[in-house]
Amino acid sequence: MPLMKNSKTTYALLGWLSTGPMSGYDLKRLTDRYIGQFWAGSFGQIYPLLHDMLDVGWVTMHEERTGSNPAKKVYTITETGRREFVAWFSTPVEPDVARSELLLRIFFGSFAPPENLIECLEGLLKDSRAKLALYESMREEFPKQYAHLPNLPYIMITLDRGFVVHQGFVEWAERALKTLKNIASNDHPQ
Amino acid sequence: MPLMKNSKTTYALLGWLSTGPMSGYDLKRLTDRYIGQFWAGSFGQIYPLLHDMLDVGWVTMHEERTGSNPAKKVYTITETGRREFVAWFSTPVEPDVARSELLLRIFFGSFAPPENLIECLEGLLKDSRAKLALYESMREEFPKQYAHLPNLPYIMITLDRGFVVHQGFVEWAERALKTLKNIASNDHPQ
DNA sequence: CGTGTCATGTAATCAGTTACATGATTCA
DNA sequence: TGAATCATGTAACTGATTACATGACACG
Repeated sequence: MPLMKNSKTTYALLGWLSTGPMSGYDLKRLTDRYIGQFWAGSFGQIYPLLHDMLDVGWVTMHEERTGSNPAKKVYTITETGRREFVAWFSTPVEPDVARSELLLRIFFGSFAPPENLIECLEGLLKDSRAKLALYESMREEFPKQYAHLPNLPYIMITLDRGFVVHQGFVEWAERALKTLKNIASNDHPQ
Repeated sequence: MPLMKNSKTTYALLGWLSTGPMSGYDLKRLTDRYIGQFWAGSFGQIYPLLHDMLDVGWVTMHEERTGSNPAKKVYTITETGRREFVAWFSTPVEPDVARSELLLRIFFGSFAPPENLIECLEGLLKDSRAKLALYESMREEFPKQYAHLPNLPYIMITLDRGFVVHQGFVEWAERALKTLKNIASNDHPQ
C-alpha cells in the first residue's frame, strides 16, 4: 500500500470531505473562505493530494458530467479516510512557527530611519483594526446565522482566536508606535 | 553582476553584520538565541547565503587561523551591503503568514473526541504560560542589564510582542478549554 | 576516552507557490 | 465580445530543513 505525503493539508481536505462529497474546486473555495486565516491550500497542492488520497483509499471519486467540460470530479471520504482523520487528532500537534519580517525589521531598526518602521506599522495597524472589527461582528452574527450547525462552538473558538490575535496586535502596535515616534522626534529636534 | 536570492534571511545576516564582523557559526548562534522566536536560519541556509553575498559584494571575508581547523571565516559588511540593508526597510513588508495546525484541528473538532483537543490545548497553554513569564521577566531585566545598548528600545518592542502574543494565547486558550470541557461533559453525562 | 562545542560545508529532500495550459459557461 | 467564474491539471521553481561528512579542541 502506498504512503501518503506528509502534508497536514491532507487533513484539511479530509475535514471538509467529512461534511459531504465535493470536488477539488469546492475544497479550494471552502478552504480560502473559511479557514484561510490559518490554513492555505493552492490548486497545485490540492489536486495532487486528492490523487494520492485516491491511490491510498482514503477517498473514492466519481465524475459528474453536467454537460460542461472538464467533468466535475466529486470525492467521497471512505471509512479508512474517516479513521485516518480521527487518528490525526490524537497525534502531537505541530506548534505554530511564526516568521515575522516585521519583527525582524524592528529588531534591527536602529540601522534605518524610524520613519520607515512607523509607516510599516501604521499600515499593518490599520489592517489589523479592520480585521478586529470583522471578527467582532462575526462573533455576534455567527451564533444567530448558524445556530443550527452542530459544530458552531468549534467555529466560535476559531473566530475568538482571530479576535484575540488582532486585539493583541493592535495593543502592541500602538505602544510600539509611541516609542518609535518618540525616537523619531529626538532624531530631528524642532 | 549576479543577483541575490530572494530570501529575507539575507537581511537578518546583514543586520547582525552591521554590529560587527563575524563568522557563519556566530550568525547562527546569535540568530537562534536572540531572534529565534520570529526568525529561523539553518546552517544549510546561512552558509550558502554568505557565499552569495560575497559574490555580490555585500560582504568581504577573511580567514582567521587560530591553529584550529577549519579556519574561521570572518565576514565583514561592505558599504554596498549597508546600502542594501537600509534600502530593505523602505520596501513593502511581507505580512506574517500564520499556519496553525491547532486551529485546523479545532475547526474540524466536532469529528473527534473533545478530550484530544483538551489535551493538546492544555499542553500548549502550559508552554505559553511559561513563555509569558519569561517575557515578563525579560521586560524587567533587559532595561537594567542592557541599559548601554543604543538599540535597546527596538529590542524592547520585540520583547513586548512576545509578551502580548502569549498573553493573547493564554487568554484565548482558557476560554476555549472552558467550552471544550463543557462539550465533553455533555457527551458523557454523569 | 568519549561527549560537547566549535566550525564549515554539500546533497537530498520537502512542502508549497506560481505560472502555465485548456476549455466551457455565464453575464454585462 | 470580452471578462469572470467554473473546472482540472502539470511543470518549474523556491525557500528551507535535514542529514550527512569532516575534523580539531576542551572538559570531565
